[in-house]
Amino acid sequence: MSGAIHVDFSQPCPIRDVLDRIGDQWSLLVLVSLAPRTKRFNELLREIGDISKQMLARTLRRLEQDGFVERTVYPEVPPRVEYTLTELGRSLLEPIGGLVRWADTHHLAIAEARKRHSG
Amino acid sequence: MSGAIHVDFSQPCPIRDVLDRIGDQWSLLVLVSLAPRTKRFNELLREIGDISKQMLARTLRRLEQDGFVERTVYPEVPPRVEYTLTELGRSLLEPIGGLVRWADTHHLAIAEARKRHSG
DNA sequence: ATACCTGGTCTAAAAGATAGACCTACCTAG
DNA sequence: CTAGGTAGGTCTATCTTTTAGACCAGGTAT
Repeated sequence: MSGAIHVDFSQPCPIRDVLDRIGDQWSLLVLVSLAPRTKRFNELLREIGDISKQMLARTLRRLEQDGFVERTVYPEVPPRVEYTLTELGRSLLEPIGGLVRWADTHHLAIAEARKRHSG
Repeated sequence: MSGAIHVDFSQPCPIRDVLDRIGDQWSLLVLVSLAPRTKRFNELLREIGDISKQMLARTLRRLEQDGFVERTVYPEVPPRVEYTLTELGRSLLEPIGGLVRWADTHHLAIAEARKRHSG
């Protein structure tokens, strides 16, 4: 299952392309945050906590453009806007889940490595 | 399986912590680049292509501190420095592999979503 | 002597992120 | 009528991060 990852960086590389999009400070966090259910802008803002409005807006717009998230506006007063994962977005949750499980399993080892280096 | 990812962002969160480290512009790329074999500084620089020396140095230093990568200096002239994945680093390749496979499978869908949005 | 090699570091300037004020649009309390 | 609140943003001024590119050691090849 073979750990043989092999990526040719020199070509116009789909993996580079995808990683550049989701591998930023916030995208994965927003995706994970939307995993359990549809949420509203300020709800995401509060839940993630240390993201700025602007970055959340920008991140959501890009996720929408890339087809990960769907944005629905309800013309009510006060306005309501809901963000939901698309099928594509949900499909990404599986590999992300692997990453999350890995993080959960190994964060102690990382903490120790850091301690070794700072001590 | 079940895509039930559930992360509590309000706590000192190991997933947040780990994602903040590997979820930057370059770390995953360096890790993937080191997957097939040990490499030297300038080799990584050339292979990744659009990373600056400084960012590569900084990324490698952080990956080393977190225990993903081992740095070996050979006191030759000209100097030689080799970077290898540790066991921890190699263990991370598995979930990353899931991500890479996902990217390979779905990059067309993303390209189409982008086209829909720009058109 | 001169130019060149590696694996970096340093600095100045460009790019990106943040906080916080502000905006639309309507509703309610006084 | 005025003041204040709510939701979802945008705008701007400031701060941080990233970049390009010069520079360094200390040897080797020309």
